[in-house]
Amino acid sequence: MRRNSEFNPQDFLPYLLNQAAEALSLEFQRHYRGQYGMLRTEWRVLFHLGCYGDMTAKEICDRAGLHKTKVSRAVAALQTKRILTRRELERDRRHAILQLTAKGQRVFAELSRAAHAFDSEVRASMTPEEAKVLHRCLIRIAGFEIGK
Amino acid sequence: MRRNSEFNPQDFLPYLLNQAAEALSLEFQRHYRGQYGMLRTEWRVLFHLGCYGDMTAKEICDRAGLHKTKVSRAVAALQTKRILTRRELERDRRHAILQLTAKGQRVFAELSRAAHAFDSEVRASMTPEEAKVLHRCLIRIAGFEIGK
DNA sequence: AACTATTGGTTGTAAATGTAACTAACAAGC
DNA sequence: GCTTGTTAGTTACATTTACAACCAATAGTT
Repeated sequence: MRRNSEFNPQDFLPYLLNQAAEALSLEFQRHYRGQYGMLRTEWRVLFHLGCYGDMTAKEICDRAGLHKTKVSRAVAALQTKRILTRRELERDRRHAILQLTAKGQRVFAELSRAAHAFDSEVRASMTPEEAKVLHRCLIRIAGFEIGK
Repeated sequence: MRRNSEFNPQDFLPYLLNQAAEALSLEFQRHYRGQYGMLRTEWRVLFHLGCYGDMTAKEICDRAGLHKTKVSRAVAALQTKRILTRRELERDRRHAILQLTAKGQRVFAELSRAAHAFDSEVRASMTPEEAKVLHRCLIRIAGFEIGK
């Protein structure tokens, strides 16, 4: 069967991006999965709370680009793991502010350190200039909107 | 609660990569999902067969970095969709060569064209130099294995 | 030949995800 | 007050995926 030499998977950005993302995610997973029995979405929720401070589930959805059901389940799981607590607002009882417990903050600190180290290690495989370009391109592709 | 200003999600490569990959994948999905009712893994299998010619399921696993169960089910699905056929090898009946049907080749041609157009569109948002750097970095990351 | 190991691939089942429908709290219009 | 609409979040169910066990064919060893 003939080969299509003009275009192969490695040149298709969605595919290549996926491969790269998968490789890194799988690798870093070991930190939160093995050690703390967390799932990817749970780690993300923790990450956002740790980085940006207390907020509602809705805010996490918006910032992280996650669907509310995913966040809802992750929050429930993190709650039973005693990593966060919910505090209902008096003025509007639909909202609940999520905040890390002492344990949650400890776990975040450790994972955050691991993440930082991991990130540095990956970046060590490229020049500072490359890292900058990569970051810029990815932000653009992700359609990032900061401060929204 | 205090904020951690040194390190936030969009600076963490696994996270950022995932956002970008997800954004592109979701966008391109519409082409194979809506039109042909295919799943992502199915499109990938088709993509590989179309690009590299007939091969066994094992070869697809290796090339695409997919688990054999995923490929197995994708192949089964593509078979019922009459996109590919399997031909058992005489010399070793564990192997089966997968090959696209006429319909499969037609579908591949169309999707391949769509993929190409899509890719160009994404690339249009960056300079040729940026595109090169991006490609290089992603290739490197995709083959990334820590301390191994 | 008989025995074990390996390989290509499938199947069963539990976990995770996506989608839609739902509840509860509030807001706006009448 | 009573509708209607919107928002935050949960639940139910169907689809997808992951992981392990499995089967059949072959290779390697004795």
